[in-house]
Amino acid sequence: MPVELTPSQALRLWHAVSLEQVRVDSRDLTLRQMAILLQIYLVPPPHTVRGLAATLGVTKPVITRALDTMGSLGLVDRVRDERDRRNVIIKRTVEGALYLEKLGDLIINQGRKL
Amino acid sequence: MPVELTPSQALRLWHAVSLEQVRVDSRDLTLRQMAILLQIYLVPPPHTVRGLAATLGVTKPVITRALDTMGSLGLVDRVRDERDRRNVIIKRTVEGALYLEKLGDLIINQGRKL
DNA sequence: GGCAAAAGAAACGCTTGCGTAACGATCGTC
DNA sequence: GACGATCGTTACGCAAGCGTTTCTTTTGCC
Repeated sequence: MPVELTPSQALRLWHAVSLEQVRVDSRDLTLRQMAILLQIYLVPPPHTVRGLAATLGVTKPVITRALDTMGSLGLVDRVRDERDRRNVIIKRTVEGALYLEKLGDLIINQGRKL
Repeated sequence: MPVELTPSQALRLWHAVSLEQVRVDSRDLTLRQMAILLQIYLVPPPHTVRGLAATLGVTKPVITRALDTMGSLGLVDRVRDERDRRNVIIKRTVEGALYLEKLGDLIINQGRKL
């Protein structure tokens, strides 16, 4: 079920959503952090630092720092993998789900307005 | 011509675009910077620091700093307003237009894949 | 038991961003 | 020509991000 957008619509959608998200929420995530957050919530677990680093094409410390920041914002959580204690499993949180739910609503509503 | 998206489609679109943009381009703009950039390119000029600050609901130094950064990336340019020399007019650049054109293509292509 | 490999975190020096407050330049008006 | 208002920038102290390198813990294999 593809979504067909004109060039103008595509950018206007991005514009409207970015603008409204900035106005509504003071948490100013970088594009990288946003990509990590969405990856965690939209792709089936488990998620590890190493896996996310590979998926995004960035180094591991980038992921560790992003998780530090988003963790302190309550958007994600970290748990040691008990089966292999070298790994850390990144967990979703209620607040993170809520954050993305609001973002989804924003995208839908701004899409309708185009 | 509204764009109707399901909640799943909306977030998957955001996910795919963010992820691909991170992989393709090392310039990691914040959501604020992205909103500023799109505002400049999609809304008719003139654009001033004061106007952008009001539109985004942030302070003026936030705009100044974002323009510093995006200016050094070549995405925007600044020119003194000769009619009222207190003002600064923010100008578009070829590189900025190219950046957004690529972003638009990305959105369109990822939308089609949904 | 010993040891290389792997995962994630921490350390380092640096850059960028923040909010608040102060500043210099310019304007309009008196 | 003086003066309050406006515009954008700069300064300040601090938090967060970067890439690279190093460290700690744990694993798997001999």
